[in-house]
Amino acid sequence: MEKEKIKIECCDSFHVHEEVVNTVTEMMPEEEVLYDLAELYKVFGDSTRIKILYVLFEADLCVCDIAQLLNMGQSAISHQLRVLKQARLVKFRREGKSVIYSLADDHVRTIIDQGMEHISE
Amino acid sequence: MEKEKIKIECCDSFHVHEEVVNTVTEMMPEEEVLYDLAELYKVFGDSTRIKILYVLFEADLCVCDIAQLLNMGQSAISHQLRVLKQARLVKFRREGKSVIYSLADDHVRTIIDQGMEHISE
DNA sequence: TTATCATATGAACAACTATTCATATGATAA
DNA sequence: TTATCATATGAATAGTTGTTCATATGATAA
Repeated sequence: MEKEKIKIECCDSFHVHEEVVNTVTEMMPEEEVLYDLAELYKVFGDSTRIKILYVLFEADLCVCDIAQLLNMGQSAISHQLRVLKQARLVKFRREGKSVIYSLADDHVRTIIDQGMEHISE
Repeated sequence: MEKEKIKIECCDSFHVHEEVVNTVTEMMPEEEVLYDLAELYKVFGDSTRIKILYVLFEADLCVCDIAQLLNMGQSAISHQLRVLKQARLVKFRREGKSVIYSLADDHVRTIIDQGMEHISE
């Protein structure tokens, strides 16, 4: 029950007060949540996936259409769509012989817009 | 001057209309911007860096304090702070023998909050 | 100036990632 | 059912990334 004590002694003195240590340990999300969060951002951390998302901003498209638009191989796109799917950033439906991909929700747009805002400052 | 024509022929038929192709090519940011955007998200795509940002939400701290709080080596933290610095997500000031790091602006918080919202759905 | 101490940096290594190629899957249309 | 076609998957490979260890840097205090 007793909270594990964290001894902060560095820089030849105590820079971090116990108060800060407590606040930090309280505010810090669970290790697992932090890991999941990093995993989500990793998905955005590839320009091919960013491009796919941008393309899907404009229209719902099948795999080979995306591949053509981005001038990339079908397999590469399929692999990346899997990553986006696992992160619940895109969803899909079957239409005839094709599988049509579309954006899962508005978070995608918000997150990308925020990033855009940051880099264009 | 004439826009390069993109021939979309796949899935044994034309799924993508010329209209969509035009919209997509117009809306899609420059290759370089897309690259920079991906680079930014890569920075968020590591749980150590996420932790550092969370710690800095609570207080401005020197390198070794962060290392102690996260129970990691000084060098590892220093390397990661460099990445965060390059992405303009943190800033720093010297205080005595120490270098104190702090958050650069509010985008950091907004971006992390958006991500949190997405994963906790 | 010189010694000290916090931080930064470079090299090395292990772990991970994106793409390609080849092929499997599975739904559709005949 | 069977052939076809779009998509998915697996293995292989090249490139990238995070941490550690050892050491360099550079500001401070004496």
